[in-house]
Amino acid sequence: MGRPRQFDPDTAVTDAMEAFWDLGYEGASAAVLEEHMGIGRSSLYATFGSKDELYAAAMDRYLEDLRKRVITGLRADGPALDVLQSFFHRVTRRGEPGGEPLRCCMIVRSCATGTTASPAIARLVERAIAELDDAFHDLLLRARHEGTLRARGSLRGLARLLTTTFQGLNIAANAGRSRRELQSITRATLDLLEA
Amino acid sequence: MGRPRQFDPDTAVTDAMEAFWDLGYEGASAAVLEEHMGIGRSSLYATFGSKDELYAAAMDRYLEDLRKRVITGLRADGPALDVLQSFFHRVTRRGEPGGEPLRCCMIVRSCATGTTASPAIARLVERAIAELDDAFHDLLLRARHEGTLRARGSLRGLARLLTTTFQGLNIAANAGRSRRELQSITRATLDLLEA
DNA sequence: CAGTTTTTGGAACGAGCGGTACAAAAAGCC
DNA sequence: GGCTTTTTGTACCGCTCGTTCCAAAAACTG
Repeated sequence: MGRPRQFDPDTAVTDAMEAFWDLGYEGASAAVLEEHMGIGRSSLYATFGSKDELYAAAMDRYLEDLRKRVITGLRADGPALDVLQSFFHRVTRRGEPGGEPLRCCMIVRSCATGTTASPAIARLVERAIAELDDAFHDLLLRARHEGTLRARGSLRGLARLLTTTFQGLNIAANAGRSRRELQSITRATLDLLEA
Repeated sequence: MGRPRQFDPDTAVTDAMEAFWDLGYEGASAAVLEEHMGIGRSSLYATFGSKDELYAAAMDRYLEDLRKRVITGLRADGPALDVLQSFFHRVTRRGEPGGEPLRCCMIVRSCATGTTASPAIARLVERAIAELDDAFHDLLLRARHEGTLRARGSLRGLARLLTTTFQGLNIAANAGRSRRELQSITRATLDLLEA
């Protein structure tokens, strides 16, 4: 009963995510969020409570999308290491004209700025990282079954290394590395993995 | 002539660096910087011009220190891969009681938050990264001469991968990974590199 | 249509931000 | 020891921050 909302909270969260992703937690001020979400301040606070809670919701959305993107990317058909190569290759192409924009992964940014000091965010991030580990681990298992993987030592450790490389690549791209350098990094990664 | 400064600008920059390192660019407010540097606001602005310029000076100091730490770390005596192992191992021990505190590398934080949008900072960071690449490259050359390295493909690419892993490890540590996980990552790295 | 309930826009809040103005204090100069 | 030059402490500037308040508007309920 009463007046119904004039906007869709779900798309509002998506819009907020875009703002936080582009501008970071501090950069996305209340005024900026109003603008991006297309709603007034009252609606914002009435619906989401506080900036922190909105950020948590936006982060949750981001991680959900990331999960989908990564999992579908790594479950693609074909030889496992080819799949991995094209997955990393896609990352190195961010920022090219007409492609995905180059912006820092929200996980990386959150860890770097210590937003993870908040227990709620820390929990979300830790879970997402564990799932990244799992996705890489599945792919490594595939590669091992194919016999294309030089696997010595723990596959789980290797999977964690790939997660680390994935996030490191993100930093590298945002550090102004050229496409050539970025691709030399993914090339080196695959050279090491091949049997 | 005139009244001499009551403080040493050099140590003041170091103090500022500590503040920026701990709290980030935005977190280190003028009041905080006053406190950490032990000087008043007038002195701060008269000496350093603006917060941006002070940040640039602090970053420069940070990178100089980092350079020294990394280069002396990677030039240590002994088998090259052992040196690399203990270098990474040291990173994974940050945050242990009584040791180095766990705080995000200023390069990583700067890239993640886009402080590198400022050309002055970007230049500093790019140069520092190139020097990290070189330091790893030197170590890889050593390993190759020893015959302990499984080197296929470009050594420069491999060196860049190590820089990337170094920064990725930093993210991983700040993401709340356990010491066990962190060490499994360095273990995996060395397993891949060994001939 | 009257009454209740909820949302909405906009003004306003106190606090903190980076930066400046200014006068008092301190040291060098002759 | 006066005079100049520089630094220092403090108060203050305009602005933006996240958040709250409140009255008007809108839609559901009987």
